[in-house]
Amino acid sequence: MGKDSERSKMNETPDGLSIVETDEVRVRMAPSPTGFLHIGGARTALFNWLFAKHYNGKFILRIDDTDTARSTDESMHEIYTALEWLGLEWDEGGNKGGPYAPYLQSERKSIYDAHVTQLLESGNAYHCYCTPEELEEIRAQARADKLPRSYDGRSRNLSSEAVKRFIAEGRKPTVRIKMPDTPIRVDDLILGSRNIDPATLEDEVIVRSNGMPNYNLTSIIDDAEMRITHVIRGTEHLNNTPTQIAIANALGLEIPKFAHIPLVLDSNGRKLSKRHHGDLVAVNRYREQGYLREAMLNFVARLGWSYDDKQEIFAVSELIEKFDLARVGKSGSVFDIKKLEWLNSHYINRLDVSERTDAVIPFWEVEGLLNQTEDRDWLIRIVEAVGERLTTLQDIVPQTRYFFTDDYEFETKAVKKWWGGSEEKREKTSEILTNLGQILEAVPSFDVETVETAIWKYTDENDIKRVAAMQALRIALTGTSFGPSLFDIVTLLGRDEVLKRIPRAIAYL
RNA sequence: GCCGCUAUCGUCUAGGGGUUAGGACGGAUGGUUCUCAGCCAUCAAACCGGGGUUCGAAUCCCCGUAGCGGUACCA
Repeated sequence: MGKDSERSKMNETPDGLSIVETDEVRVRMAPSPTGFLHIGGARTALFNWLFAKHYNGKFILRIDDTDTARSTDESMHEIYTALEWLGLEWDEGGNKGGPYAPYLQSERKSIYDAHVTQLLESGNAYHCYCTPEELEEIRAQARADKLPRSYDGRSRNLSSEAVKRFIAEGRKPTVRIKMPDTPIRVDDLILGSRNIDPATLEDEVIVRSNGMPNYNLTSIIDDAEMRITHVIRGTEHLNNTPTQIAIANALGLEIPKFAHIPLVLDSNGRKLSKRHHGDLVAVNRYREQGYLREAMLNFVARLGWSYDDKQEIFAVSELIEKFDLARVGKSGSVFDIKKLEWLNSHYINRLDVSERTDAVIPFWEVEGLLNQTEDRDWLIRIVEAVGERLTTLQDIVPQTRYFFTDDYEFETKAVKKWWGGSEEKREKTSEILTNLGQILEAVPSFDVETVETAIWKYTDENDIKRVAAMQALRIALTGTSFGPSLFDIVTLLGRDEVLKRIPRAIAYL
């Protein structure tokens, strides 16, 4: 602990790299709008946001939509709403604008074009007329020869005749970056430093044949143009880093500090992705299911980051205060829904009944259970009766449906266990229900204490097991064998409703 | 194939040469109770393997192995 606090005061990673060397920290989240925001993306956003907040810096939302074929406005808005729900508000970019606008890469093409011209003119990039088929062949050959890279840079020195011929054939060139033949040093705030062997570096395409620039080019240019000081992103980008550094060097651009955070994995240890996991991992889906923002943030923060060996629950303000890149681990973390559920129920239970009622009302509404005649106090009493039984807000629906409607089924399992599979048992249950009906009809007032006293008096005097009577009545009134205190249910339902439901249950028997 | 990254209970993790390897989720058992949930108590559960370095290694080094990521005119 002493060492840790020393370390963060010293502003260093375990490897001795200094984390912040600037007055104004500027970080960015740069999603490509090709789908919804998933858990992994949310974590990248959170880490960036926490880092910015911790250092009083700026969090920028840049939209990396250079893949025009896959980018859609719809997913861009999905991303906005997910980030907004999480409360990860951005200072610049997205739909907000800012001093370095535009923040949509598709609107920055002229900037990239200028840089490409510069690269071409300085001899750091070149046109490549290889066709996809040729490239495929080169790749296959390289693989067969066990070469460390799949493109050999053969277009670096094309003769002007060859170029003329290709143009005459109608070929549209791509632009490739000419990678240096000296090692590239990559300093990573999480992974440490290393030198990359130039033999493994490949002249990647930085502009497509349709003229649209690629990620490695646009990303590093924009990071420089937008004065990004730290690039915090998933380790899937680790192999892009040398290319981006090479481009920045060739262009004389400022290079940000890099921090590659480990991947979020599924239970099989594979990277979480839209493609393989569908919207099971979509942030918006969790909102719809009744997860709380606080739970989500707390959960996601602990995926790869830890504070000490004691604390699991972190308020957002505490995350901001305590978040430290030096305490982000190097290995991937499995997304464990059970832990999210635990945190979610924790945060739900921490709300007072009134807040919890407000939180839950929309979930009743979508199910059409509310019809404006309910008074709020009654709803609050229901939520109070439900107590700490909610894992998600949506759980309120199955757990309280019977308060709003008598259109419920008697669960087979419950019926079998508590109402009886035999004729004899059914008769007994029917008798108990009849008696309870009479008692509840006669009871002087319909409050918990009176009802409880009356029912206990009945069971004890007639030598009936309390459980048996209670469960018989519970199933009659709710259709299920579990739920809140039965006395709460009875009084919440009210005498009329209870006396209506009992005969119905007896008839069913 | 090639390049890279990683490696502590099932999961998230603490750990910085000497600890009965700690906590949390999940699991199991018991208690409380009208059921369920909760709560309380208890339990099971881990240092990938092999070599070094050292009096002493989960911790430092090397070699394996395994897993993952990348290997696109995606990001």
